[in-house]
Amino acid sequence: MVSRLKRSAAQKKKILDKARELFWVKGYDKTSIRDIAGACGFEPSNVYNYFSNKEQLLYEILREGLERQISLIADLENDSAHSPVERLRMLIQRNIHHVLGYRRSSGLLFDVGLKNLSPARRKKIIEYRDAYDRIMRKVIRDGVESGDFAEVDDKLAGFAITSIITRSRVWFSSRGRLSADQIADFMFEFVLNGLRSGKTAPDLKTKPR
Amino acid sequence: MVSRLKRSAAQKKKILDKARELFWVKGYDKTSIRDIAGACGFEPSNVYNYFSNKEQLLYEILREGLERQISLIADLENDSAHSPVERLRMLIQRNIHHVLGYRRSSGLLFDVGLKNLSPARRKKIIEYRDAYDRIMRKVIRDGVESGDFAEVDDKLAGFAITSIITRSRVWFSSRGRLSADQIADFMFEFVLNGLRSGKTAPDLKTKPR
Amino acid sequence: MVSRLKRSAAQKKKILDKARELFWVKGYDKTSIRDIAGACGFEPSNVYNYFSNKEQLLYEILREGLERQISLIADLENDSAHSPVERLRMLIQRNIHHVLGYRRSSGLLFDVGLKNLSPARRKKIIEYRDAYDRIMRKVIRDGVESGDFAEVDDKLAGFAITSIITRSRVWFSSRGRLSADQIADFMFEFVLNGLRSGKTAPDLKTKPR
Amino acid sequence: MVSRLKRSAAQKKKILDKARELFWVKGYDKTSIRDIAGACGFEPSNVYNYFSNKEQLLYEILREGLERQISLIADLENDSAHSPVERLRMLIQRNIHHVLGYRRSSGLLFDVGLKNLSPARRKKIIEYRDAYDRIMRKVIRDGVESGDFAEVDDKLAGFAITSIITRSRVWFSSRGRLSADQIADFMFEFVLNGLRSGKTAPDLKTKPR
DNA sequence: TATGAATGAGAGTTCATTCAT
DNA sequence: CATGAATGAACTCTCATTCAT
Repeated sequence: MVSRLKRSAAQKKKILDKARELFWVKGYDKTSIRDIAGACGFEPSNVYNYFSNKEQLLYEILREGLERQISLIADLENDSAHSPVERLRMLIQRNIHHVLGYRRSSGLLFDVGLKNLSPARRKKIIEYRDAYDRIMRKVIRDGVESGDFAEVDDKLAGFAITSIITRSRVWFSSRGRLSADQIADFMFEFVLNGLRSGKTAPDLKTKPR
Repeated sequence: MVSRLKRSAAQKKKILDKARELFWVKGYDKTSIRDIAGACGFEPSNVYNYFSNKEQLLYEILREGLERQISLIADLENDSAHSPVERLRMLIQRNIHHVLGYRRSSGLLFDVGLKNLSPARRKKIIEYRDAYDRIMRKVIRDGVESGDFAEVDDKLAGFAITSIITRSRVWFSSRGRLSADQIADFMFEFVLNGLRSGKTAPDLKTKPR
Repeated sequence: MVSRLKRSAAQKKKILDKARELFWVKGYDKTSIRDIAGACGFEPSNVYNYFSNKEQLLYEILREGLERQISLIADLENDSAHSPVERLRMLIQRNIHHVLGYRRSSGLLFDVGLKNLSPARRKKIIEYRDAYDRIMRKVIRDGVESGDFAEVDDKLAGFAITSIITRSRVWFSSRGRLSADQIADFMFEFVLNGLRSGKTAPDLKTKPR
Repeated sequence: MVSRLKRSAAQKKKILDKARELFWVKGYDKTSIRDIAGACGFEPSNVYNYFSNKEQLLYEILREGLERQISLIADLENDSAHSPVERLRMLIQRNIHHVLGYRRSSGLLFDVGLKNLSPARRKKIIEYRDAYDRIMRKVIRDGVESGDFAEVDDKLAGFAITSIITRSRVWFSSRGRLSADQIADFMFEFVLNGLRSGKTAPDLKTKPR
C-alpha cells in the first residue's frame, strides 16, 4: 500500500541520513552497523531489510551527494546566456553552499570512501567525479577562449578550485564569524583573479627533473 | 652498544616507513598491525617492542610529517630579507615539493588521523597545524601590509592555499604530464593573482543568512 | 471452498518439493527458508502460513519418503505367494527404483536429518526406519528358514543390503551408462549370492577383543 | 624451540581431534568454532592461530581420514604375493577396522563435507576418493581375470562394497553384541559370495528405459 | 630482539521467526 | 493468502594487544 511504501522510503532515508552523519563524524570504518541502527532506534539486523550491506550504504551516500552536486551546476556547462565569469561565480557559489549546507559529509568521505567500494561501484563513483570535473573545466576553457581568463591549464586550475571547495567543509564552522555567503564571495574573487592574470599554461613539451 | 641502538633506530624507522606507506595506500583503519609487521618481515608482536600501540604509530607519522613541513618554511615567517611575494613563492614551492615528494602520506591522513588520536595527542597535532597556519598567515598579512597583496582575510586566504597544497597529493601522478616544478609554478601564479587584486576582506560586522 | 483447499494443498506440496530438492542439493543447514520461498516464488514469511517451522518441513519430507518406501514393500513382509528369493528380488528392485527415481533426497538426508529433529519427531522417524528394517529382516529370515539362503545374521545382512540401496543415490547418475534397471538387476544378483552361500551367522557367544 | 613446536603440534592435533568428534556428533554446520574452542579449553579466536578458517579444519579432517584409509590398503592394489580373494579379505577387514576404530567421523562426513569445501579443496578430496576407488576396483578386476570372481562390473561391485563399509559406521555400536572382527568376517563372506557367482556384468549395449 | 600462544572485544552478516496489515 | 518490518540470537572471523619464553 501507499502508506507502507512511504514508510519504507522514509526508513531508508532515515538510515541514509544517520549513516551520512555518523560516517562524517566518526569515519566510515569506525561507524558500525550497530551504531547506525542504534541512531535509527532499531536493531542492527533490520538495516539489512533496506540495504544489502555496509558498502551499499556508503555507495548510496556518495552517489547521492555527487549527483546533487552535479545537478546543481549542470546547466553551467553549456550556457551561452551568461559570461564565463558569471558562470564561474555561480559554480563556486552553488558549490560552496551545497558543501557547507546542512547535509554534512560525502565530500571528504570521497577519498576514504573509494577505498571501501567494490571495483564496480568505485568505477561508477569515479564517473560521477569525472562528470563534475568536466563541467568545471568547460567553464574554465570557455573563459580562456573568450579572453576573460588567462591561458591557464584547465585541469590544473580545475583541481585548484575543486580543492578549495572540497576542503571548505573541513575548516568551516557554522558558528564561525563568516557566513557561507561571505566565504563563497571571497573564494570567487580569489579564484577569479587567479584565473584572470595567471601565468600561461605550463610548457608541456619539457618536463624537467 | 652503539650498533644495537642504531639497529633499534633503524627498525623503528623501517616500521614507520612501512606504516606511512600502508596508511596512505589502504587507510589507517584498514591497515592492520599484521600488515605493517608483514611489510617489515617480522611478526606482529614485535612491533610492540618499538611502539606502544597503533595510535602511537599514527601520531609519530603525523607529527614527523608536520614537523618537517613546518621546518621547511619556518624561516619564512619573519624574513625581512625577502619580499612577501618572494616568501609566498618559496612557501608554495617548498610545500608542493614536500607533499609530492617520495614520502607519501601524512597529508590527507590528517583529517582521518585526528579521529583516531587520544585527546592529548590530538591536541599536540593540532598545535602543529596551528603553527603551520601561523606561518602561512603571517606571510599573507605581511604582503597585505606591504601593499603587495590586496586587503584579503588572511585566514580565508590561508585556508584556500593550504587546501590546494594538501589536495595536490590526491590528484598528482608522478607519471603524469606535469612535473612537481611545473605544478608549483602554476599554483604560485594562481595564488599570487588571487591574492593580489582580491576583493577586500569580507565585512565582518554583518553575517547575513 | 474446495478450490481454496486444493490451492492450499498445492502450495504445501510445492513448498515440500522445493525444500526436498534444496535439502538434497545444498544440505539442510545450508538451505534457508529464504531459499525455499524464493524457489517457490514468494516471500519467506509466507512459508509459515503452511508450516510452523523449518524442522517441520524436514520432518514431513523424511516421513513422506519413508512412508512411501515402506508402502512400496509392505506386501513383501508376509507373502506366502512368492518365494523368499522372489520377494528379495522385488524388494531390491522396488527400492532401487524408488531411490533412483525422480524424487531426489530424503535418503542420505536421513543421517543428517535426525540431528535436526526434536526428540519427539526423531522418535517417530526412527519408528519408520524400524518398520522398514523389520520387513527387510523378515524376508531374510524367511529365506534362511526355507533354506534358500545360508544361515546368515538377518540384522547384519539387512544392514548390508540397506547400505547398498541407500548409497546408490550418491553415485548413481541418471546420465551414466547404466539404467536403474541394470543396477537393480546387478545388486539383486550380488546380494542374492551374498546371502546364498554365506558363512553361517557369527558365533554370538564369544565376542573377542 | 623444540618444546614450543611440540606444543604447537599438540594443540593442532587437539583441535582436529575435538573438531572431528564434534563434526561427527553434531554435524559440520551445527558445530561452531566456539564449540570446538570450548572443547579444547580456550577461546574461539585462538583456533585461528592454528587454522585459517573452519573450512580448513574440515578439509584437514577429511584428508587425514582418507589418507589413512588409502595407506591402509595401498599395498593391495598390486600384490602378486596374495590371491585376489585374500586381498579382498584384507581390504575389507582393514577398512572395517579403520571405520569402526576409535577415530570416529570423517566417513559420513564425506558427503556433507564436500558441500562445504571450496572448489579447489573439493577437487583434492575427490582425488583421494578416486584413488581409493581405484584400489578397490583393481582388486576386483584382478579377481575377475584370475577367475576367482564372476564377470562382474568392477565399478558397480566397488560401489556396493564401499557402501557397506562406509555405512557400517552408522549402525555399528561398540557396545553392541558384535565385535568389529565379527562384522568384518561376515561382510567379507557376504561380499565374496556376491562376487563369486554373480551375474555377468550388465549388458552395456542396451540401456532400456 | 623476536616469537607464538592466547585473549577479549567487536565487527558484519545471516537466519528463523513473529506480527500487524 | 501474502507481505514487509522487525527482532534476537548466533556465527565466522579480525584485530590490537599481552605475555612468557
